[in-house]
Amino acid sequence: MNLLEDLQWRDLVANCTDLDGLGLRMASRPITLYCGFDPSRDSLHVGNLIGQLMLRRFQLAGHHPILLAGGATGMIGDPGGRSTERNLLDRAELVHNVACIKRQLARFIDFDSKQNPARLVDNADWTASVSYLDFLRDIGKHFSVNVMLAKDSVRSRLESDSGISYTEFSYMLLQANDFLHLRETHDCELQVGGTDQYGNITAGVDLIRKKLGVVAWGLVFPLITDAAGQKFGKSTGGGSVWLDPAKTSPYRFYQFFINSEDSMVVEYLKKFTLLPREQIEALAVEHGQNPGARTAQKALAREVAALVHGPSACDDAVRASEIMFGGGLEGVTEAVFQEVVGEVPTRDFEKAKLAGSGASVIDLLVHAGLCPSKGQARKDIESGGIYLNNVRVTEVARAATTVDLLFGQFLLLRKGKRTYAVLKIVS
RNA sequence: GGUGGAGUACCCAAGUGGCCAACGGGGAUUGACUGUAAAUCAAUUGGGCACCGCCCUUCGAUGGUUCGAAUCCAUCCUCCACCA
Repeated sequence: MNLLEDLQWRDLVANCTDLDGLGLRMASRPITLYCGFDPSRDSLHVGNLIGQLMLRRFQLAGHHPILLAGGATGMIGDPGGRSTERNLLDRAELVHNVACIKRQLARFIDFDSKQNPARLVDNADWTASVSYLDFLRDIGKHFSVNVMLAKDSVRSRLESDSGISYTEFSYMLLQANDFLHLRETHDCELQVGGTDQYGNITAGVDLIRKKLGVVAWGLVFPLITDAAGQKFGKSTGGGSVWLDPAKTSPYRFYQFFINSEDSMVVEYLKKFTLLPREQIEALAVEHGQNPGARTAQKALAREVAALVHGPSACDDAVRASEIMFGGGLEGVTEAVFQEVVGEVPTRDFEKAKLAGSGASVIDLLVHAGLCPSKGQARKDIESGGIYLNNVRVTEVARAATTVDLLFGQFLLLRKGKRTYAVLKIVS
C-alpha cells in the first residue's frame, strides 16, 4: 500500500486537484510539499495536528516536507472559516507567536534526517520586502476577481453581514504567492492543508501554472469533528486543547484523548496516529468486542501524547491518570505524588492561613480555580462533588488545617470525578 | 429616506405594573447508574452573607411616572422586516 492509498484508507483525502497525476508523480521520485501554520496564537492546538502529521507521513515515506510559519500571512488573516473580520495582530505579537510555533513544529518532525530533513520557512522572509506595485504587477495581474469572488471563503463572507475587507480579500494572493515562491526556490510541488484551505491552494496551483507553465498539486484533508459535529478540540469545557504543555498539561492532553467517544475513536486512531493499518484494525476489532475496556482510547491517547510531548512526559501522564482514577491516595509515595502535582493545575497557598481553625474548603476551591464563586463552591459541596485529598467533603463549613497537608506541603482538591487541583503551601 | 417590529441571564426563548433573580428549552456543573462512557434519572445554573432567611446587582442605554417597573412614558443606541 503506497502513501496515497494509506491516506485514503485513513479518510485523510477530502479533495485533490489531480489525485491520479499526483500518484504518478509520487511514484517516480520523492516530492517536496508544504503545509502552512497560522501564527494567530502563540501555540498550535490539536486541530493543527493533522497537518503536522500529514507532513510527517510524507517524510516517513521519503518525501521532503516544508513547514511554513505564516509570519506574513498572519499579518493579514485568512477570511476562510470565519464569519467576521479578524483583528489584526501587531508585529511584535506576531513575531513572538511565530517563534513559539516554530519551536513546536521543530519538535514534531525530523530536521536531522540525512535523506530528507524537514525545512522550516517563514513567508515573511520573502514577502515583507516586496513592494506593493511589484506585487500587483507580478502576482495580482494573474488573478481574476470573478474567480476569486466565486471561492467559498470569499462568497460566504460577501453574503454575511460583516462583509469582507480588501485586506482579507487579498489573503488568497499572498498564499498563492507563497506556493509559487516555494515552487521556484525549493522545487515544492505539493501543498497540503485542511479543506478550508482548498480555495487558497488551488489559487496557488493556478498561479504556478500561469507563471511557470508547470503543474503543481493540492491535497486537502477533512476538518475533524467530534461526535456532536463540533470542531475538534474546541468544545472541551476548558477551551482549546493546546500542544504547548504550559497551556494544556500532558496529563490533560492525555485525558482529552482517553475520553474519546466510542463512535469516533477508530477514526481518530487513523487520523491522529502513525500506527500501521494492521494494528489499527486489530484495535478496532478489540474495541468492537469490548468497548468497556477502552483499549482503543488508551492506545490513541498514548500514541498522540508520546508524539506531541515525548515518551517520558507521556509515561508520566499515564501514571498520573492511574493514580487519579485508580482510587485513593493510600500507599502513594511522595515521588509519585510529585509527578501528579506536575500534571494538574497547581496554585500556591499561604501557610499562615492554615493556622488555628484553618481555611475553609470553600475559599480553597475558589482560590484553586476549581469553582468560580463561593456560592457555587458551596453548592458543589452540598451536592457531594468535592473531595479533599480524595475524601468527600460532607460539611459545607469544613476547614483545612495543617493536619490535612500531604507530605507537609500539598492539598489535593477534586471536583467531580476528574477535575483536580493542587494547592502548594508556601510560607 | 418611509413604515412596521425587535433588543431579557452562556445561547434560544417566555413574561407586558407588585406573588420576578425572572416559566420553558439548550448548554454547562454536580450526583446516581456506568466503562474516567453513551443513554437515562435527579439537583444546581447573577453575586454576597450570620445560607432553609436576608442583602446587593441584572431584563439595550439614559432619564421620568408610580408606594412599587423587565413590564407604563420620553429620548437615544443597535438590529430585523417590508416599501422606496
